[in-house]
Amino acid sequence: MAVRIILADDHSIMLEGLKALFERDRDMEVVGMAHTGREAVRLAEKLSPDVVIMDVSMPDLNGIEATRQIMAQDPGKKVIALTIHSDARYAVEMIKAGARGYILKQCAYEEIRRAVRCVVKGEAYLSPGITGSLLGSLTGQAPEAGGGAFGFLSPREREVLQMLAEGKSSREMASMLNLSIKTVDTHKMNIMHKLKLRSVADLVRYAIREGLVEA
Amino acid sequence: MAVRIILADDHSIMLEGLKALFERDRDMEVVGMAHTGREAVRLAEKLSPDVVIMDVSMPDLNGIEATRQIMAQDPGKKVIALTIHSDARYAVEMIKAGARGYILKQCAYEEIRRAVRCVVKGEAYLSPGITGSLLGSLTGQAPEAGGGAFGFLSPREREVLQMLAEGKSSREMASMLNLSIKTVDTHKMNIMHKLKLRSVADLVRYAIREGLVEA
DNA sequence: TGTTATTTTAAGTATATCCCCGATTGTGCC
DNA sequence: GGCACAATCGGGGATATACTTAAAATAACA
Repeated sequence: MAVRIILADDHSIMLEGLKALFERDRDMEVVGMAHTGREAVRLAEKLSPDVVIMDVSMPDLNGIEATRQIMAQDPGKKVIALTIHSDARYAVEMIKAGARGYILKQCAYEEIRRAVRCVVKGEAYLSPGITGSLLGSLTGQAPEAGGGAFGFLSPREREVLQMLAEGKSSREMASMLNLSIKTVDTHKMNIMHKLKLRSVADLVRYAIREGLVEA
Repeated sequence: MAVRIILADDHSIMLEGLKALFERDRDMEVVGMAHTGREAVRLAEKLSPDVVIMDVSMPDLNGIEATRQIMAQDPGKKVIALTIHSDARYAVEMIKAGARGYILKQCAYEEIRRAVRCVVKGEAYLSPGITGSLLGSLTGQAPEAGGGAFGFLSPREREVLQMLAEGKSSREMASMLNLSIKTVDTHKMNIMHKLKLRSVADLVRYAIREGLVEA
């Protein structure tokens, strides 16, 4: 019997497109579609699907909360997150909420099928793109999954990162912090290594996401 | 003969889903798909499609710039923006760049077909959701807001700014744009002078504020 | 048509940064 | 004491950036 699937995404185009793709497969069947997390929870209750493919950001009730509620009503249902967020934080929250899969929309349809097959067999499936940063954020710091700049970076490093993102040069930072340029440089290097980022631009965007500075 | 269509979106799922939907229609044919604006421009040149359906935010070269370049190569091609941004600013820029349609991803597939039919007939198509805020932003204010990255910077400069803010190095940009590193460097310098900004970090924050890239 | 402005292109040079290496000091912890 | 880590500096070579200058190619416009 075909795997019964519910799709949840606030973009109709996405729902229709995914449905059209699933219709090519005999062993998977889309039995319901939801535009909001709340609708997804309601449909999951009513239709008892095998798998729910869930966007993270949705109006009314986001994918994380919706997943939590669906797991509460029946832990046997499998939820796969399908989202544009490659940010590890979303993945962590989604998995804590009970999701058994996490895929990025950048990925091909083939990957969704693979994920669906995995979760119905009881296995988990993580998008290759997310696995690295997820493991990094877990192994790097176990206790507080918060992940972000806090806990990961030392106070001094956060200080340097913030000033860097504010546009200060190494020389300015060194002068303001009464440090050698070399020291500032070392901090910058360590930050990049810890965060696995390669450019100043990446650092700035990271700092903005973490709320260290404003855009 | 069927309308020849090129799809451009950085999410593969979206591309595949849309293609699956279009395959149901006899009178529309997807002849090419692109993951970046640059790829879209290249494909449009090579395949001479009737219509390009273009996402606004894409890596490498955003939909607005890509539209501008496609219109420059052949004003007869019709570009339809398909995006999640209901923000009137994006719509305005997209239309100024030469787009003849603007649809939100919240809309149903049926609406895309309608938009495609409209633009091939030479008409324009605006998503109902966007028309209101668009008119509001036009009547309410600003003959030429001038403020933003659009108007101050040249197309090439915006292109460089986006890639810079995405974390690409001068060498990468030079290679992707088939330019000397020195040229890329000069553009960067001119951008800084025009915007009166002193550091890469400032440029990145500016690009984020202007919606050229995401944090 | 000719003249001006802008854009795009690029080289030269001095300075800054990146990224490897190593080193010292202090602090908390088992 | 031994261990891990934070914070502090330095050397040195490859790379990148800041800044100036300037030649083509386009666009704008009188």
